[in-house]
Amino acid sequence: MKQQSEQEFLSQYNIHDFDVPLTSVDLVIFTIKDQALHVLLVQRGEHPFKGMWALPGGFIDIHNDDDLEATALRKLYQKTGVKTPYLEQLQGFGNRARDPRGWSATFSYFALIPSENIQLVHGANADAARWFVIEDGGIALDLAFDHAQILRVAVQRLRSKVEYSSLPVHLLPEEFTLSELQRVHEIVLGRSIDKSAFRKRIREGDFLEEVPNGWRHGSNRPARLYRLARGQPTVYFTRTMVGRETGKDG
Amino acid sequence: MKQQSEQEFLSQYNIHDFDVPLTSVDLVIFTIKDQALHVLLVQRGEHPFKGMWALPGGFIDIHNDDDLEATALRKLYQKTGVKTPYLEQLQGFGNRARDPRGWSATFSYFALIPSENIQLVHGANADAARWFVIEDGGIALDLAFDHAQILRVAVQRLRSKVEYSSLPVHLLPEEFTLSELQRVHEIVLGRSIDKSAFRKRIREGDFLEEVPNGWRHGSNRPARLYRLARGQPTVYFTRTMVGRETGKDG
DNA sequence: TTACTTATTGTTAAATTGCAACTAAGTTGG
DNA sequence: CCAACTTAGTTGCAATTTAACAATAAGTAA
Repeated sequence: MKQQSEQEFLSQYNIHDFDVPLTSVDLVIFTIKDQALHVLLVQRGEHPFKGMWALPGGFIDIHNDDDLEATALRKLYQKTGVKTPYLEQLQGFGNRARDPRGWSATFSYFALIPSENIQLVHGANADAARWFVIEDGGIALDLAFDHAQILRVAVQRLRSKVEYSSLPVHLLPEEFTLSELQRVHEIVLGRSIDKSAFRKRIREGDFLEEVPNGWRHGSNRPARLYRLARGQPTVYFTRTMVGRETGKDG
Repeated sequence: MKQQSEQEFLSQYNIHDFDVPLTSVDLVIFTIKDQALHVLLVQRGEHPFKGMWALPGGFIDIHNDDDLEATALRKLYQKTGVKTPYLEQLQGFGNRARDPRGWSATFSYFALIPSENIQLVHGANADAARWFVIEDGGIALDLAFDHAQILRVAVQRLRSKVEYSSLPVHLLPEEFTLSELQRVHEIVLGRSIDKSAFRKRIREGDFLEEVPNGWRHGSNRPARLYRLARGQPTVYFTRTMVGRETGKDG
C-alpha cells in the first residue's frame, strides 16, 4: 500500500461510502405560564409519527449551520421568534430503535425563555405548536420518538440546577421583583422557600442589579425591580436551598 | 401530492439523499497512576492528523452497536480490556471546522477506571496508546481535532463532580481504605481535605460497606478495607468540601 | 385610620467547619 | 521485650454559618 498524504486522503474521502446514523438536534423549550412550568411541543406534519406531538427539532443543515448550537438556535427562532434564550446542551440520545428510519442520534438542548412577548409561529405549512403543562416531571401525552424520555431528563436537569443556581432568571422578562423570582424557583421545585434565606442567597450571589427608579406598583408596598447584571454568567451556589413542603403538588 | 402511509414513506427513505455530518464517539479515559491523574491517548495511525495524539474514539458502527454507549464501551474495551467502567456522557461537540473531512459531530464520554490490572492494547495494526499526566487541567501536547478542548471540559467536569459526589471510588480497585479514597479526592481536586470532615461525609453518604475481615497491613495500624455497597449509585452531597491549600501544585 | 399586602430586618437554636489533639494498633530495631 | 515510629481512626471545641421563624416597615385601598 503506497503512502498517502493528508491532501490525497481527503480528496478521496466520501462520507457516502459508509453507513452513518441520522443526526439531529432536538429542543426542550421551557417557560413559565399561568404559574406553572410549560414545555413547547409541535405536532408532526410528516412521517414518521405524523400527527403526534414531539419536541421541536430537526436535522443539521451542514451548509448553513456553523455548529450544533446554530442548529438549535435556528429551530428555536423558527418556532418562537426568540433569538437570545438561555440555551444549554442537555444530552445525546442515540440508538437503533428510536427512529423507524434507522440508527439515529440526537443532540438535545434545553432552552429557557420568558413567556411574555412570545408569539408562537404556525403558518399553513408549519406544524402546529402549543405549550403544555409539565406534570409529575413529564407530560401526560405520548410523544413521538423517545421525546418523552428526553423531556423527563430535561425536567430533572432543570430542577436540579434550580436547586443551586441563578438559572431561573431566564424564565422571567428582563425586569422582575425578588418575589417574582422566588415564585419561579418555587414553581420549578414544587415547594416553598424561606423568604429571607432566598434573598440572602440572591444578595450574596451578586448577579442582579437594581433597575434605577424601577418599582412594581400594586395594591401594596411597591417592590423593587431587578435585572440580570450585565455580563453575569450563571451563578452556582455551594449549597442547596431546603424549604418546607408546599401545599400544591405533593 | 398524494397521501402517503408511514410504510410507504419509510420504504422510500434513503439517508444518502441528504448531506449528513460525520458522527463519532470520543472517550476521555481517566485513571490514577503514581499519585497523579492520567488520561489515555492514542497516536493516530491514519489520516487525518496522522501521527498526532488523540482521544480514543471512532465512528458508530450502526450494524453492531445498539446505542451510543455500546460504541463507547466497544472502544474502551479495545484499548484497555476494561468492560465495566464508570462511564458517563460528557457533551456533544459539533461544527464545520473540527474535522478536515467535513462537518463533524462527536458524542464525548468520560470513563473512570482503576489503574491496576490494565494492560494497554497495542498490536501491529493498533495505534500506540499511552497514559499522560494531567497538568493544569489539560495536556501539554497539541492534540488532534478539538480533543484538547474536550479533554479540558472533561477535567472540569470530573473536578466539579468530585467536589460533591462519591464518584472517585471508581478510580480505585474494588477494595480500598478510607485514606486511599481521601488521597484520590485530594489528587483530583489538587488540595488537601480535612480527615474528620471527609470521613463524616463518607459515613453519612452511606454508599460504602466494610469488607468482612478485610484489612490493609503495613508498618502501622492496619486500615479497614471498604468497597462500594452493592447497587449503590453515585451519591451526591448537598455541600462542597472546602479544605486548606495543599502544598503541591499551587 | 384601618386593613391588607409585600419588603426587609432580627433573632435564636442547631449544624457545620477548621483545626488540633488524642487514642489505637500494628511494625521495626536495639 | 520494650521504646520509637507510623499511619488509622476518634474526639473536642471555638468560630462561623444556616434554617426557620417572627417581627417590623412601607406602601395602597377602602
